[in-house]
Amino acid sequence: MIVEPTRDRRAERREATRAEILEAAWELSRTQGLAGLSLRDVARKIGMQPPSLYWYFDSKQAIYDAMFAQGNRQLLERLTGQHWPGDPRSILRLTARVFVEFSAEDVERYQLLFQRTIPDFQPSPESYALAVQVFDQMRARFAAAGLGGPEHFDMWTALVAGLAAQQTANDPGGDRWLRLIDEVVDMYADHVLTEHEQRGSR
Amino acid sequence: MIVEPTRDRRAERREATRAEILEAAWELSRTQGLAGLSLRDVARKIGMQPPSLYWYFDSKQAIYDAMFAQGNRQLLERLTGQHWPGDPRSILRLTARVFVEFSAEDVERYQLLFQRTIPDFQPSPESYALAVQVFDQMRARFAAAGLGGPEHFDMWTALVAGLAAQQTANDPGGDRWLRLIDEVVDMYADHVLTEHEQRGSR
DNA sequence: GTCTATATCCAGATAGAC
DNA sequence: GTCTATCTGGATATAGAC
Repeated sequence: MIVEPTRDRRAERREATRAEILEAAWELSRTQGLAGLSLRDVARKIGMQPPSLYWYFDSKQAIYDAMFAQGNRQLLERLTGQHWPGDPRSILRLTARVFVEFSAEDVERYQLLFQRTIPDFQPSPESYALAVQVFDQMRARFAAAGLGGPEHFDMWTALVAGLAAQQTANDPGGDRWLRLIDEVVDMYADHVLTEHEQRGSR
Repeated sequence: MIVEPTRDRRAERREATRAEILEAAWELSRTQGLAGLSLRDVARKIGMQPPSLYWYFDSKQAIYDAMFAQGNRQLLERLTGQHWPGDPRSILRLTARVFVEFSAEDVERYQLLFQRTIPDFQPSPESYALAVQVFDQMRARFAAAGLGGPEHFDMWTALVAGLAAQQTANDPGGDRWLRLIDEVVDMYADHVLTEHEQRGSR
């Protein structure tokens, strides 16, 4: 009688090697830049000859695509893994903190996910779907804070993107803009969360 | 008697050709990306053979550097050419508008000037000095609005950078974030410009 | 699965004639 | 000033042996 194997050891090993390739690709990207990544270097780093990579990935674009998917999955886990508070202000604070810290942790990952830094790169539909999930999560948190309205959400993304951009570009490894998260969020909350409209001098 | 020439026609012509090369480089960057720019294409576009470019620029990096300087000079002119209003809120509004519109006009210029998108590129000291001038102008406008404090300025740059980043990345050619400039600036002004501290529910 | 060998192409840059 | 010819080195990718 033929017994169905419960585990496919071959597939597991293949996945493990794929992961190894991606890890090497990330590390090299951090030193030579995302666009400067070369398959030669990736192969050498893990003790392979360059053509062998093609058994695991169809092309260089496919590697970028897998990295893109991986990054989005990481952020998604980060978002869903939080213990989300109940009050609006705390929700906004935490959302901003998760996003900006995630961006600051890894500049190359940030660039791959959120900036158009690689010529020709376009995520596959499957990977793009993950990016959409991330976006939807952000919007869901926003809605959970009792907020709505596309313009207010656009404002919100601009604030968070600005903090992340400045932190990654001008103080990588530091906390010069990370420190400002709560103040920016509170400013935004004061502006948009209160039912009674602002009565400034405008 | 030897007469000193008042104009150096040769130098003028050389400058004109240099400008032509830069213009071609900008145009090609817009179609194939900044990092994907090739000297072959630049040369062909202006009816030259690639090696001839080296009579005008020492290297490809030198071309990027000249583009970087040019972009900063353009922004500098834009900033100094404004009729600056007197009241703080209007100053902030105009500063933000100039910067974000300038960024949105030309995504590649924005990337070259404000994002680290080209591997290895580092501006020469002379070009970098122009970038510093731009920064100083921004800070001077900020000070002219009666504002100071490094943290408030960092917040300010994050707001402006965020609007520019979202506009260029997610709605190039449109005005989805341009429309939000005044509201964001007013929010910021409400937060930071009033002498009496905010008393929110934080 | 991993290798060697190779195809193909493109890049930036230099030498030197005219 | 601009050219042709060329150097040197890099890249991604494929063919096919083992």
